[in-house]
Amino acid sequence: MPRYNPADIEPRWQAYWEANQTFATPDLPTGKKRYVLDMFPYPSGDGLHVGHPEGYTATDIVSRFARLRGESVLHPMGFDAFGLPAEEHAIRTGEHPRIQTQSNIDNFTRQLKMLGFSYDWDRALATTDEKYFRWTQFIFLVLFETWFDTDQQKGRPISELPIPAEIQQQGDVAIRQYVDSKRLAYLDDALVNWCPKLGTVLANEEVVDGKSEVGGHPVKRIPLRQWMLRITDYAERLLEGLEDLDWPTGIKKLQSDWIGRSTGAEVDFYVGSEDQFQAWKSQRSVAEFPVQPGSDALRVYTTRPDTLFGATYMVVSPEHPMLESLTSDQQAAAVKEYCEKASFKSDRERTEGDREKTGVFTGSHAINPVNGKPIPIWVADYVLAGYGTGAIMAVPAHDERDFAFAVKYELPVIAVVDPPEDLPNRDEILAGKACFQAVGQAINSGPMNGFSTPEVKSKIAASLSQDGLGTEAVNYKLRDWLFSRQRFWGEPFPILHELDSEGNPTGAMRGVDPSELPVRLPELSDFKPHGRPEPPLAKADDDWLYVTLDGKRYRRETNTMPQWAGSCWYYLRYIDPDNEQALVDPEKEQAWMGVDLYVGGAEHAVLHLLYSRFWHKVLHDRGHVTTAEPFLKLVNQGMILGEVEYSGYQDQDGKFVSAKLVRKAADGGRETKDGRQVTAVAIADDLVEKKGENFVLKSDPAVRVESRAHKMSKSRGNVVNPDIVVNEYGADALRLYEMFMGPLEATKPWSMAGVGGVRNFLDRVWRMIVDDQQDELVLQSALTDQPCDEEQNRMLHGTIKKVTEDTDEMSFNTAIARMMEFTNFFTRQESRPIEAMKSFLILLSPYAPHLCEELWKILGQDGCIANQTWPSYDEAALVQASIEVPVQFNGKVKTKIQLPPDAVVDAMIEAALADDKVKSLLGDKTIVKKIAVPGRLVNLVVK
RNA sequence: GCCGAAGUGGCGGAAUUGGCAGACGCGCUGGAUUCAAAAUCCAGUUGGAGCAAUCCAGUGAGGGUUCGAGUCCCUCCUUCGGUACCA
Repeated sequence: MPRYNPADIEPRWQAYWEANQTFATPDLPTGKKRYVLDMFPYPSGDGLHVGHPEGYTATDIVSRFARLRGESVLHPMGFDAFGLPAEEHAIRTGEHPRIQTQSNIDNFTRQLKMLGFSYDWDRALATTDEKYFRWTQFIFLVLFETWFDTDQQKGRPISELPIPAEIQQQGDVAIRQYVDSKRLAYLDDALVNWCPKLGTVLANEEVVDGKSEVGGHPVKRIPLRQWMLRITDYAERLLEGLEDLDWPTGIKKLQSDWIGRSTGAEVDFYVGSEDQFQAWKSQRSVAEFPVQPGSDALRVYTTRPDTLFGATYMVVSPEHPMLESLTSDQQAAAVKEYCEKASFKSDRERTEGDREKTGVFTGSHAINPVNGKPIPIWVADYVLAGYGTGAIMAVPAHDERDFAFAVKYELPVIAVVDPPEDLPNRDEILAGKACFQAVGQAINSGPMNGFSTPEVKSKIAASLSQDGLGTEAVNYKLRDWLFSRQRFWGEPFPILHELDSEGNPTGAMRGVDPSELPVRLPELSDFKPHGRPEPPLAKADDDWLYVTLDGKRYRRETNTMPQWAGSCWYYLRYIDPDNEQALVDPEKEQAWMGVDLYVGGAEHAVLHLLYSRFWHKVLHDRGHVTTAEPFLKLVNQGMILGEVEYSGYQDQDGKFVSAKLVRKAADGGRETKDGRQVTAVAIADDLVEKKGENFVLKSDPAVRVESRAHKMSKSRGNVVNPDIVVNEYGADALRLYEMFMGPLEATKPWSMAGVGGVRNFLDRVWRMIVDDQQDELVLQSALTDQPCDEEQNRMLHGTIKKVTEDTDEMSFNTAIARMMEFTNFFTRQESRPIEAMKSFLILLSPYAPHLCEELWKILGQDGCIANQTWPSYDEAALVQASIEVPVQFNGKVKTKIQLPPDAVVDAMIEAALADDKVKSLLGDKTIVKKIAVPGRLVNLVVK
């Protein structure tokens, strides 16, 4: 009768924790604090997926473990609730997105509570809450009111921006434009995907192959005035800040590659006639390198100024401002046509496919500043407008892209770096028939010949700088952040655009007064697109859209913020979720920040983490937070795949084809190596057997089948629903299984049988304490008040030690394995000391909290196990009188001897040599060397 | 192409960081219990040879360093993930 029944136990303890506020977090920590954070979910209509509880269980264990060790723990949860699916639903049904969003949040909350996570639910928030996005809007205003001081490397109030005298002289409009151009949040034209047929602007992921995902209508890229955030100003700080973070090195590298710092030089090439070159050069040499190159020079950025002598042509991007003036009349038509074609290509098209390089000669030449030689200027879309100066000097001998282009258009290739002599294709390189991108010795480089690449770099940089022709420069791949979306379901911008008496925008704008926040979303009768290339908020009534302030009329900004906005700072709001005076109280912020552990999926490795860090640094500069970095330690949980599946391939006649003969087809499907199409079919486990390295059909071992776990997806039908797992095995079993599968960071396949295995363990724990043979709830008669004997004590303290260390290191799978060993051991014991059982339950309680609470109560203990103290272990209890030590001959184990654990090297060797087995194995061989590692082994090198 | 991670029994995975390879769990085999089954308990389970004691091989492949390598170094193969002309 008294079987372990999670369906009864779990809801009861969840209700208990809630009623008793067991996990309520104090406003300020007492003693050591720990902030343990999950990446909050987007509450989709599908509900929780078994991937979610993986990270959540890990952080829950860490939180419960820390509480048991007396720390103050902040462990909150919330919802990243703005997003496209809810808006699409609203467009279809006319129902306000808030309604579906709320019901999804309710469902997520129910599922999360069902798993027994120890969140402080009073701190829960959703980014869609007005009292939350009020502060998201506030932070936007901070960005709007801040400029970046490059000298101080710091964001400062816009009121402190120095206005250059020449701007001052031009009057108020010029000053206003200057100020607006320096804000961290600024307006700029950016391309959007406009679909005239749908009458709406589409997100990049809604566009497939240049057509709308819905309906397959053509999509045009048109420029729209949009908000940008000047994250590039913070590139250097974002890069430097990575160093001290306890993050996986892979993630740090991804971020640092994304920021993409490179160092090199900017160099000006004269674009006038050859006979004017010397005059231009001498004019340049008397002044410093100018901020702007002027109309007679083309400025390039290069990381290899040492190859300047090998520049045989130049390329400007199709969007380059000087292109028109560089284009000759003869080439005008061709250039115009080329640029038009390039403008129609989306970013994808420009980068996808074989990337055959294309370009057109502009008709003009520039003069290489180091040797005075004229070289042709081309326009080509392999040069990007947004990077460096949007123009390059092409050195085909030492750059793969330039080389490919030069080969195609038969431009000269001059080697200026001599590769190491042992390089197999050195002769080809020197002859200009191959490309070499590494370093070597300069050749064909006039006065630089013979010097090494680094030497030439610094020499050329110095001489260019001296002559006012170039300067050292740093560039970043990171681009400014396009921060507006043409969507309804997002945070409105707290910005007003001034209108003139005709109702036209004057270009002036102001932020909404912070005391007037939030700017709520307008009420709309429906959410259908209005058909203009403008955001949906433009559909709002005039009441919402127009504002009169101080006698001036304004129109509200109608773009909304992207989903990133709400997730950029939610970790701060958990600290002080109800504060109406500030986004977070400074005292509380100082006490709880930074986040001591942040767990989430690697898909957010770059953008979310980078954006958050950027906002945090701005808030730090402007005095809203005290910490320089938000997330001190980061862990990425691995993906959970579906159950392992076997699949075979059948040709069109239904005959099986060995997987060995199948390859990926160009269209993404599968085909045989001779090009016949095949289809994958699922094969039942019992029709398959292992043969050598692979699995084959039992009925035809010549047919190899694939054995693989796939990503969970609706279309594949292999999604595991946590509701069903909890229903069948219990929440504790689900939690435990997710942790027992393998290391947290690893990608691993789901196995329902594995869940059964850990459930079996929980049953054993139950039966170790409760006698389930009886009709009534009775303790096992083996339980005793006696203390542990020596062996039991060693098992107990060994388990405390292992579980403490492994939990601390988040090596949950091995901690669980040890607790299984404990249970196996004590189940065999005729006498089970209650003290040992109690300590064990505390160890297990972060992992399987409901079961442990119940058993704690059954053992007659007062209160709740969550409020107990983590046991400590006694090192002395771990010592054994005698240990088994292997004796190796030449590194191979031959026998084992018993030794005291503290035996020293000499004693170990002596004991090994005295052993009968060793003597007989030794025979007449001679011992060359004797090695002993105390407590571990003896190794004899024999001949 | 480039970057990153990983390859260990039938399967998921352990291995105090250079020291007994396969902990723990699943699965499988045998046994106990049962009228029978479920459940439970006990034993076994890397492969090969042998009645056996035992011996040989073995951590993707090949080489190297070392008394000793799953672990370190070099070359290669495979899988997964990310990324895309950033001069």
